[in-house]
This record gives sequence, C-alpha cells and structure tokens, in this order.
Amino acid sequence: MILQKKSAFNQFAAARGLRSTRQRDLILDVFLSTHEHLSVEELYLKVKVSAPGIGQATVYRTLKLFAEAGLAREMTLSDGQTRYEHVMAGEHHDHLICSRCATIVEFEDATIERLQNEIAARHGFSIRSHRLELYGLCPACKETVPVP
Amino acid sequence: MILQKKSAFNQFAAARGLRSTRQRDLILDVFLSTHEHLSVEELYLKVKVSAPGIGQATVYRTLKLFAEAGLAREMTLSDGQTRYEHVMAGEHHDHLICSRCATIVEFEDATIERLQNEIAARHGFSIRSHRLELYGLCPACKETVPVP
DNA sequence: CTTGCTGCAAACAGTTTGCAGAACT
DNA sequence: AGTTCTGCAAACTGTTTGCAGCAAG
Repeated sequence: MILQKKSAFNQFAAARGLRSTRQRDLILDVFLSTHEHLSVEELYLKVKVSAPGIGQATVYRTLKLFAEAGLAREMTLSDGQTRYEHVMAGEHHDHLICSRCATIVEFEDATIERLQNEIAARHGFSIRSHRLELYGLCPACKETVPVP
Repeated sequence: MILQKKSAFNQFAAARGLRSTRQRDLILDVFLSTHEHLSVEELYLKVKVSAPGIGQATVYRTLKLFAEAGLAREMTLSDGQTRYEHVMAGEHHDHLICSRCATIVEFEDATIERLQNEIAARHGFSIRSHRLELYGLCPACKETVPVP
C-alpha cells in the first residue's frame, strides 16, 4: 500500500509536469512511514534527521502537494496547527481525541454516516465532506488524572 | 433571553472582581444582537461602528471572557479564524456549512449523540465535548453553481 | 486612591511568498 | 538549456502581550 501511494504520487506528478526530487521522495517516505496525525513541524523535524539542510517551506509546499494529489488530508484541530493524515482509498474516518495527552483514535460508524446524509437531505444540502471529532479523556488519562 | 445572558455575565464578572465597562457592555450587546457565527474581525467591525476608537485587542480579550463565562463558544473552522457562537443553556448543536457561500445551518440529532457516546465507551474514552461539521452545498448554491 | 481596563504598538506562531542559485529532465 | 525546486529570509495573518494612561469602584 505504501508502494501504491508512491506510484499514485508519481502519476499525479507526471500529469502535472512536476519533478521528482530527493526532498519530495524523502518527505513522502517519512510521511508514509508513520500512522500518526503529524503536524507540519513534527514532520519537518523527522525529515531533518535524514536531511539536515532541508527548509520548512519545502515541507509545507510538499505536504500541500500530497493533499492535492489525494494521498494526504489536511486537518485543523483547535490548536491552530495543520496536521496531515493518510487518505486510504475511498475511506473516511472520524476521530476520538484525548484532551489531556492528544492521543488520536480513529473510528468509523456507518449509522452515523447515514444519519448525516439524512440530515443534510432534510436541509437541502448536498454533502461533500464532514468532520466529526469527539474530545475527552482516553483510558490511560482517565486513570492517571484526578478528575478536575 | 438576552437579559438572562447579560445578567449571567454580570454574575460571572462580579464573582471574579471584573469591572463593567462601556466597551464590554457594547461588545456584549453587539454579540447578543446577532445570531450568526461571527469571526473576531467581523465582530470588531460591527463594534467599531458605535465606538470608533475601540481596539481589536479589547474585542479579543472580551470574547475570551464571554467564552469563560459560558455564554459564548469558540469555534475554529478550517479557515483559520476563530468564530464565536451563542451558548444556549445545556444545548449543543452541530453545523451544516456551505463550502461555497459559508452559510451555516445548525442542527441537532439525538441518535447521533447517542451513537457518539457508545463509540466513545467502546474505546474507553469519556467524552467531554464533540464537534460535527458537514460540508457541502446549500440549496441556493446547488442551483446557482454549475457542478464543477 | 487603588486596581483593573483600554488602546496602541510590538511581539508571536504558523504559514506563505519572492528570489537567486541548485537540480531535474 | 530550459524550467522547476529548494533554502533562505522576509512578508503576512490571526492572535497575544507589555505598558502607560484612563476609568471604575
């Protein structure tokens, strides 16, 4: 599936006359090698390990490209940082987010999806995308932390 | 209900030793007189009409106060601007957002809420809040706009 | 009179952009 | 060779903060 994504990006790049560069390949590798929801800064730090001279701007630009190519999705939580997550073919999931330790768990629920469409239809909207985030304490933090 | 909110804020202010000032009263009036989901900038422009000398910083500070007092809620859509919406006692609703004209329609669905809690429980999370946003075209834009 | 509040401007964080030189094809 | 990319630094946007003077209690 990692190979799939690489070739998906190569196709996109070719179709656009974009070039393949050391930096883009590296950023793609690093991005694909994680399953977390990384902020640009975090990605940048990881990339800088193998390519100390790289600039943040390149990481920003490249991640935007991945998003356009359809293999990453931008997500903006309320912390003011843009994060990128993987896009798996045709799937879309929602997030459980721990307010204490920022752990993110993904889930999917067909019934909720269905209800969303019904609601949209009732208001005459045609839905293109959605986002559902549940904020609270994860199991670990629930135990560790004295209830405020 | 507007009066209720004003006194709610006065109570909060009193309990904290905060002062009542011309600016705060005005910002509260303007905020309460709208039912939209305004960004700080928009609020600031509206307030400036009646008080040309006011500073943005005051609007930022005051809206944060309203949020702490529980009568406004911060919401961050993906456009990087913080918006504030009214908090009605005990209620929480979700949003249908038109990607073309930015119209926001509120809705609520008890079944979705229930499913959210079940999902959270299944993952051992205790939910404190959530956000659900459906993005698409509103009825007006669906007709106006040639499908891309 | 005391302390909190305001307006201003400067500071900040995250992100974007202009440009000269480097690197693909 | 001809363009696209990169790295750097400067620019930008939305928001926060420090401070001197103003105003509420």
